[in-house]
Amino acid sequence: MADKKIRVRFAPSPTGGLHLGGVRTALFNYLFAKKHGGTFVLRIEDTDQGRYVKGAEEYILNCLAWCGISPDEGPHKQGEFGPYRQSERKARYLSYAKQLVQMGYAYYAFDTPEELDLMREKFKSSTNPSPQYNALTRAEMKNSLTLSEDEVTKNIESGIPYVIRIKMPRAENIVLNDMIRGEVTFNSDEVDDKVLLKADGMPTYHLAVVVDDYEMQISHAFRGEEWLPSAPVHILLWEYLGWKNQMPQWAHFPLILKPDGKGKLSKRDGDRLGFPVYAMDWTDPKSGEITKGFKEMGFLPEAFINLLALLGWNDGSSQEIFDLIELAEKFTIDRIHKGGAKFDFEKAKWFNGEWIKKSSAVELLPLVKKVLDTNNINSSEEKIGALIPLVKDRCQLLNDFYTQLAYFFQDPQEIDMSAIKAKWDEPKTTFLKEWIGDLKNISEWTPLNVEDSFKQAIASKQLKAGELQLPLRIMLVGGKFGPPVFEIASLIGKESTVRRIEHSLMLLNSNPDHA
RNA sequence: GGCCCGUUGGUCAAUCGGUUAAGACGCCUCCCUUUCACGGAGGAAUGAGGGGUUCGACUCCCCUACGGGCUACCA
Repeated sequence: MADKKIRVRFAPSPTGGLHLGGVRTALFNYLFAKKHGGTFVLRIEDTDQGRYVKGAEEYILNCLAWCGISPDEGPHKQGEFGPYRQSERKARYLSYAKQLVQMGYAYYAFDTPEELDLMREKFKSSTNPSPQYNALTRAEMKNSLTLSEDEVTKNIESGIPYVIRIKMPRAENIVLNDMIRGEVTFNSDEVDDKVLLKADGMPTYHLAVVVDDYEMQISHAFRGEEWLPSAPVHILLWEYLGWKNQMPQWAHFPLILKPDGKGKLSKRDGDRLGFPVYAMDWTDPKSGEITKGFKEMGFLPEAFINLLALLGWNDGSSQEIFDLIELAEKFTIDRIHKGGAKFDFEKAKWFNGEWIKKSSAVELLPLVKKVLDTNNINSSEEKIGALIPLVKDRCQLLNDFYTQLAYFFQDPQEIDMSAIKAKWDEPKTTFLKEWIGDLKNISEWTPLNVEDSFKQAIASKQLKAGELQLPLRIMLVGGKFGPPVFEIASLIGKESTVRRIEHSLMLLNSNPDHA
């Protein structure tokens, strides 16, 4: 390849939420563009009127922005190659399709869906369960190859719906040179006469992708492996349209698979297994149903792109934590795997935990504040900022900050009483009651003073610190977690400390358990 | 069924003909910690099977098995 300007594109269909695999395709495109000083284009493939979903385009843009991989060109940011929505480029496809017909590489077909079904039924056999519209069958169908010229023009003029199909050649080898898979050879006999232009005048993916990649001067076309089987159609089209020398280099990315069973990861799997598959929350405009996204699940965008990048790619070292800048430096297509990767949510959470640990309190502050706000805990940024370093190593998801921080702001709503009762007896109640008296006399309420008071009090009794320290923690926090107890006591203040202990003693008393 | 792609521990994976086959997640044990994490030290666990090629195969070739994708006027 001559030193052609690097231009890549991410070309989603606005049909719903943005899937993990979609984000990864976008990410790899973005990284490749950044690495080579190229341009990252967003093209909206909205050629299927039936599946078009309002709001999906804006949502996709939001997801990419959240990930930090916003496109350089796209419907939101016009460049010189627009429009970037295929629905707005409709006229071009028709003219190219007609050109192909004129050159004998394509033809009109007037078959109704019913007739198509009939054909498939007729040619169906045990050895061929899904017959194709191809060299073998097209002779029996209603198309410009079987009809007279007069009939064809009459049909078209009288408004009979038609499609334009590619006329696949007989017995020709079509070689794809894939940057990841090397040479892949297809035989033209195995590919059917794909529809290029639909009856509604919209192109199918096959026509649109080559026309747009050509017109937008795409240098490298990256997409998921599911497109591999139709690559020969696209290669032929590049050739038939006379653009062979400008054809982009291809790479087909491996699929992201279900964690358990088989097959590619779908939204359903997330629902079933309890993890997100979309980048951000997606609200179906028709049903109003909300599908959880990684963002709302408490993922940091840095962690999200990090884990996605490492799903099917690595730099050859054992490094796993990368930021966007570093990824762009190190990314190469030839280090992308050939095989699909099963998605592992546990590892995904680990990535997020690493990024939370890596982030400073200042960086985390707005995010943590939001988590607390949505849980009706309102506090000053100063206080939250001071608390974050205490608990961030205990959080894997941003939402964990709620559990880890709530008891600093309010008395625990649930107290693990069974853990307290397990080894409880009267002397302990007595001790705590007396100690509360001591606490009230502490003039300087610091972690050290509280701890000293506790140790002194306990030394005068026949009790061991360990036997009381855990129950004390549970009384203050609600459960067996969190930073050192006396630090917590100090932070929540004398009043709250005393009140929480008294509350638990009351619960112990009102519900005696002598078992 | 056909075509195409793939196959290293449970999962993500390094290796690009010669290693005791890295590392990470998860799991287990221990240390640190009178909580939970973090951190630290260990452990169990891997080349789908069969043929070749080679002095030597995880690595190259073939077959089989298995997995996946596609087989729409969806992308």
